[in-house]
Amino acid sequence: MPELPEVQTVVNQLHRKIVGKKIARFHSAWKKKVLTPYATFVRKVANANVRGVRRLGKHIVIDLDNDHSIVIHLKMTGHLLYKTGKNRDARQFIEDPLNGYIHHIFTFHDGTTLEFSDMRKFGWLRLLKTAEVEVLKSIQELGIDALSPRLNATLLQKQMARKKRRSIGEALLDQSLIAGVGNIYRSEALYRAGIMPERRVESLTDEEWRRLLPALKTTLREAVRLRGTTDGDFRDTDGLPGQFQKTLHVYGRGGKPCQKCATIIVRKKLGQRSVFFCFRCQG
DNA sequence: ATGACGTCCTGCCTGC
DNA sequence: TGCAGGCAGGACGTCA
Repeated sequence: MPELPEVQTVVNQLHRKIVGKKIARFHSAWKKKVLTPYATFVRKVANANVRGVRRLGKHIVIDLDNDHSIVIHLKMTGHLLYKTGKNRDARQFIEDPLNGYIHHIFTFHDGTTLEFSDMRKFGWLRLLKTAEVEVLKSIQELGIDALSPRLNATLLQKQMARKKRRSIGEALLDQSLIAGVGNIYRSEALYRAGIMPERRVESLTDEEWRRLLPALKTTLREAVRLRGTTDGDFRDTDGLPGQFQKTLHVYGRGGKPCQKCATIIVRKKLGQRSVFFCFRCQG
């Protein structure tokens, strides 16, 4: 499921591929998830040029030259594919069954396309005035970005302390505290920091906050470098899976031995979501 | 205010 | 073997 590293991967690639391109048209086969009135969306994106692509939390923002921006959230199974005359017949596009779930297509004047695939149809897109992007509730309420250079151990602790009675595992998923972390990377970061997900925020020591910050940032940076985690669904804009799943220590490894101490990795419900940890390494 | 749960959606896994 | 039911999951909405 796309979290910060997967969204950053898509943004990095789109920045190289579509900035400067002119949109010819847009079509959706699942208009329900086009959260702006459809006719307006279609009319406003047509003939607009792409000025930039950026990430806000887990949102993708495509800025146009007509003072409007397309905001996209991939949710769990969404991914964006960029197809050209050259790569349109590439194996990953032709053979991947997930390409049977393309619901929204932008076509550029040069004939290339940006295609939004989403098996579970949770993802959405909308059009806003660029100046109003930051006012969108899910963006306005974002906490500091997990990879912001301004985020240090003290600030991490301070942000988390806003929900001090919650568990650290739950607090890490709260986008209003720290933006960008999802279910995969919270488990991985806590494992690397040697902290149990169930620990209350208020119980963490200064020493633990100082371990958690680099654990979190290093995990996210390495995942960006490896173009994210593909746990089934995620694809980059070339239709290729990420590589970070090969380096996961705990996520998705419930019942398997810890790579450090061989203790069986536990999978447990925390709040509503599954969290993975090693009793010994995170004790 | 906070927390618990329902909602969206569909492939996959489990159990009978 | 087949089919029904449950589960997963990001973030918002609703209810207590």
